[in-house]
Amino acid sequence: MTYSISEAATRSGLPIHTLRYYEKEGLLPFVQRTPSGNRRFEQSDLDWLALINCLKGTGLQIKEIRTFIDWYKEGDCTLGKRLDLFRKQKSAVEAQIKELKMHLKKINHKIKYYETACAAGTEKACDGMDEC
Amino acid sequence: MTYSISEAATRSGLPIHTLRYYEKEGLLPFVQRTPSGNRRFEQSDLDWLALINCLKGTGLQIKEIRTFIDWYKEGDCTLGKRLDLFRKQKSAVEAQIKELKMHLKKINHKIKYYETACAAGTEKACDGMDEC
DNA sequence: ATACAACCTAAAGTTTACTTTAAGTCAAGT
DNA sequence: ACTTGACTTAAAGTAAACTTTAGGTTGTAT
Repeated sequence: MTYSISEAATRSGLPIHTLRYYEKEGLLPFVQRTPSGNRRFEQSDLDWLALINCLKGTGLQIKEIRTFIDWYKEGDCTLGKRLDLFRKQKSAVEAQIKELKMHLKKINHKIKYYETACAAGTEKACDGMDEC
Repeated sequence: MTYSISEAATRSGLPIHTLRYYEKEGLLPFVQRTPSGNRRFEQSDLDWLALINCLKGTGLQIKEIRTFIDWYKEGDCTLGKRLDLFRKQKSAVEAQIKELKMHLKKINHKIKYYETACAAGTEKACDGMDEC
């Protein structure tokens, strides 16, 4: 079972143009073509897209993802590099979560601040809660 | 106590040029000037920068932050809008954390996968663990 | 047969958030 | 007086990740 580019777009949640762009950037080197040149996506290509989505969503740039895919293509001699990449990415994501939790704390504080202000109808009611 | 732009840069962790850019974009409308035109940052301006950092770090664009600052300047009549913004941002951040945790799960799985592969010296040792 | 939708490539354009450059002003030290 | 360093503006340049455009080909339904 294979999918046309529009089916792959639907299943991955990405626009068609983005899929072509990703392929051009070397992120989808395994997508096959029909004799007339149309792309046919297999499940494994959609799996790659899910991994690309994960790496992008955690801050890797497209050229860094391409490097990873190039390593994959080189085979077992790059296993160490690939393990390293995921270990670094693990730390990066943990740091991102930590930062977001700090931001969330600040935002929750602001919500309390503005709830007080809204209830009173004026920001003056928040003297000493904080600034801004 | 006020700070020059370079002191403000040090304290905020942002480059001087970025501070000027933020001001130009309307993010720092309260920074004073010396008679000769040099900026003087007060603690309250650094507090604004910390809030801007929070909003930027949770995905708000610069023009959206400017809108918020414009609301602040309009006074108490925008309290509701500002509360709304922080409530929406709270949901957004919670969603971001959720997504990052899912990514982290996938990354942890990849680490296990590549630890197995590295130990065996070949990816073939990972049959059935997953693809990619 | 012929329309029409879906596909293709290459290249140009867009958006966001800076970052750099160019040219100039100002205050302090020698 | 004069250099030096920190500051100023306006404008141009950059990088990343798309997104759109232009022009062309292919596959399917009537």
